[in-house]
Amino acid sequence: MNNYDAIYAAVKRIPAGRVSSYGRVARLAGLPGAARLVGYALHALRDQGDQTVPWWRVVNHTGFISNAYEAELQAALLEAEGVVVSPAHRIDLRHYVWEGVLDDA
DNA sequence: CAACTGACTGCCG
DNA sequence: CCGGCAGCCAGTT
Repeated sequence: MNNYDAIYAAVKRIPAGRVSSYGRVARLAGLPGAARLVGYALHALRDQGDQTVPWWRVVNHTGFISNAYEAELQAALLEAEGVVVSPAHRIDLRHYVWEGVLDDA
């Protein structure tokens, strides 16, 4: 089990219609402070063509889509799940952020 | 092996 | 929230 797997596992826990931040995912994955690594891991998914990880539910801590490659696609996928994305690719975290397992119940 | 870079974040103002 | 600065991990040069 390397760090990437832990990150992917954490991302898979994010419920549809919700979002989480890189830092939060890193923490859930047991890698506090490795926010950049999360972005790096998700970037790798692109090349690997892995469709099992909901990477589009991950945005930065301000609710902005920092995806440098498929920002438009990410915004579209989120809206498809019911998440409101502003024209500037921004999301209201107060309403959509997934705090963790406690947030499910 | 050192330096650079990137889908980031917290602290200060 | 915006801008600047340092810390963070892994892969490249």
